[in-house]
Amino acid sequence: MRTLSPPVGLPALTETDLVGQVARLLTQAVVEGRLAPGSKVVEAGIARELGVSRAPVREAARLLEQQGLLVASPRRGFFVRKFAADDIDDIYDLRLCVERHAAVLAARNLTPETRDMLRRQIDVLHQTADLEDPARQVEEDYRFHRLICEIAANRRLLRLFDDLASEMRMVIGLIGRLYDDPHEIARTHEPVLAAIEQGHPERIVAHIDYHIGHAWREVGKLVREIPA
Amino acid sequence: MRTLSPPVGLPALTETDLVGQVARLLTQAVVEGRLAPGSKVVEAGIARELGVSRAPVREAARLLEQQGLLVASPRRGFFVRKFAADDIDDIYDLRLCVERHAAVLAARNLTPETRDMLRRQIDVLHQTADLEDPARQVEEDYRFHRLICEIAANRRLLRLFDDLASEMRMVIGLIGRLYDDPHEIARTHEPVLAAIEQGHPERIVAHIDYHIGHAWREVGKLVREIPA
DNA sequence: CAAGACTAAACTGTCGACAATCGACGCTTA
DNA sequence: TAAGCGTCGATTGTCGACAGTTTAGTCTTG
Repeated sequence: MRTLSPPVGLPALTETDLVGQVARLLTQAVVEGRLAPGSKVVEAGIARELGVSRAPVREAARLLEQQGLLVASPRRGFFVRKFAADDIDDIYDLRLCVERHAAVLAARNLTPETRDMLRRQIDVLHQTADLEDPARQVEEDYRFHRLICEIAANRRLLRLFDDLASEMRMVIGLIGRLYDDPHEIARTHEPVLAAIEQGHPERIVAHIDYHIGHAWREVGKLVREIPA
Repeated sequence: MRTLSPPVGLPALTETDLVGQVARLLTQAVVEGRLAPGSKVVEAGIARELGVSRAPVREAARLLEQQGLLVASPRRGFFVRKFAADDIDDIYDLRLCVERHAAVLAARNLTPETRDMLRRQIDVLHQTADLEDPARQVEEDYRFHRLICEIAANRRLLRLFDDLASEMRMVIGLIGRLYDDPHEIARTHEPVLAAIEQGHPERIVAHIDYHIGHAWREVGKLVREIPA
């Protein structure tokens, strides 16, 4: 007989997840550029600064390494990843591949509810455009694209998108600011949603290509301007 | 003036890369099914068995977690990942997405040399088919597909393929044996190479779809037969 | 006899310590 | 004077230990 009270949707509390916290803080420091690309990440230094021992810091660093934010050099330590123009191309090329696929799947799974979520996120993008907050703008932009991946309903694909997003955030972070006209950016999401609603795979791919290709060219241009 | 002795082609030695070694051994144990899906991976046990302390084992386990072979549950430890039918679909769906893209890129970059490498790998597949060694057959199969990703010349994409491959190896491992007729499998690679040589994106995608779709259906069928 | 309380063993998360290694700086020598 | 060799502080790789939590097993009780 079942005597346990039914689940109420409470989040499992982790209490002590030092590794996760350290990873989050390190990620922030990296994408915000407080840790410059190429610079060394000294375990003991981070540990002391955060008031923890080196063990959790090491594990967190390994996580960021897998995510591509740090690179490990045996017996020399971790370094903040440097992005060359080639890296940008690799990342955006893969992003294109992933989001094309996600968009086609999303179109297949689209329901009135998910359609509205996308619609609303575009509204948010327009609203955010008025705020002078580039970081926020970038976040809401990703949220739209992430939504597409969520609707695609492939966990593995969603995780890949998140990994790529953290790399892209880092690139964007080191560029500084990206958007000339946030409203323009917000508008360019409209045809993507329209294509997904209509549902023709080729049309979807074409609009995704155009939208992401635009970002790719912009970011590529700006990165090439930076001395590296 | 340059007085350093010129490079002699010596391989960089890692000497002490316990984490890497442990990760490799753990991976083997997982894909070979010696660690059953769902079973707990006790840090101290692994450490004792390997004659090392828990620290490297923990870091290795985190690596495998990121690769999707283990799942971590806070304060309860690591467990060997269980695959549901949905997971298979997610993985193969993503694989399809990735390899379509890789094949199109590979066609664009194809040179006589890389063409011959692919050709030779198909020969190897045929030779391996005579040996009664399913594991080897699977490895050589992956090697062909990995070659395509290498020729595509996108590092990020290659890493993704490797991650997916380790997940697929695990799935294959728990199925037991996959191939009814290894020669048949070897033959089905021919049209893929042919399509890449010809270079029409649509034809390439079609053949990749057929080839991988075949594996997907086979694996999916077998996994659904297993009680899980 | 099953649900819950209690207890002991096992395990994880974290820490501080120590040896091995790396990188920078100054010293030697041709 | 610059290449090459020691030397020394800084840093990583690894370990053993300890506290707090989870789990399995036993006991109690309605």
